[in-house]
Amino acid sequence: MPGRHHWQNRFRDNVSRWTAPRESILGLLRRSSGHLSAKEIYAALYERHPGIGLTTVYRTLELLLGLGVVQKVSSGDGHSRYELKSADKDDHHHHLICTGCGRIIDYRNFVEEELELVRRTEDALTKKYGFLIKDHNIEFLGLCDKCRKAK
Amino acid sequence: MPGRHHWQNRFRDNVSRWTAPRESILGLLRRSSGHLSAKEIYAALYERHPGIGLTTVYRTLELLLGLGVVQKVSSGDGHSRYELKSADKDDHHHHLICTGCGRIIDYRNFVEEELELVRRTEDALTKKYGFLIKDHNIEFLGLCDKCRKAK
DNA sequence: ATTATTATTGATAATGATAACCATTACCTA
DNA sequence: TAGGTAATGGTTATCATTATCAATAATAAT
Repeated sequence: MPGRHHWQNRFRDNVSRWTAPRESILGLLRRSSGHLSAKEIYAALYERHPGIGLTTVYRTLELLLGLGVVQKVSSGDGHSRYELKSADKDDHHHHLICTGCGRIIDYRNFVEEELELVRRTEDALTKKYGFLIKDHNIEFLGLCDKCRKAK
Repeated sequence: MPGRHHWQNRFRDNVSRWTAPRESILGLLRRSSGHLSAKEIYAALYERHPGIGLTTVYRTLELLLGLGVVQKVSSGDGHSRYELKSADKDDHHHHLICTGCGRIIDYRNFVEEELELVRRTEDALTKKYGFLIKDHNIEFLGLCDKCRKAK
């Protein structure tokens, strides 16, 4: 598991400085299980790092997105959520989004077949459209247990 | 291909009235190839149906979303796009999104394998989480031809 | 047909997420 | 250690989407 130094270097190599706010934002992302909104991150950090600015949170997330360190998920309501994108293949997963309450669940099934499908699709798409594919998302939309019963 | 009457009835059956603005919004969605934002719809309709309100566009899209007639796609920038969700299996497709310029391309490859994978995944997810799955999205993110060269 | 009922409309204002600005501060390099 | 410059954070601006509400129009009742 990569530690501080790993990130520190990864930042330095990309015309970016290693700063306290960035470390704490990254730290929070690493120790939480994901799907955090900018405001949630801001609120969580405010305790241990008071004086941090919401602007910085947005900027840092944007930066991390550009570095490919973080992934953006939009649950359909008007705000984006962010999670660390693990380099670890075993951690590859997708999302199950409840359109009732906005809850997001990770699932990790069928990864092998999925990767095979994705690989082949990427290949075809690259040839056909000249697209350079960086990433893919698969998400399932529906109603979670609670929202189904609430209806 | 279902015509006006089809939609008219579908609306009536769902506690909704069949109105001119709704007809024109649906009409526009039917004759355009998709991926329209609310503002684009508003602008396009303004000519042939002046006096229509942006609010009505949003409301109608929300209604159509609820009826399952329309699908929402978020291209990552801050605004949603809508497209008619065809009942026709052959029209099933997914999106190729350029993170450089926001362009969205449809693709329709590998539909069979994909549907098989999706079917099995849905099954497992329903059993495991009690989720009622309504829909799925697959999207590929990357750089289109132009944006790749522009770098 | 005419009227009564009630959903729908559209203008405007409000909200809420995200981005732009800019003076101040803190990282890094020489 | 000092200087150059990227990063910060407070604030304001922007832009998409919602809420409000009086006016209107679609359907139901007579």
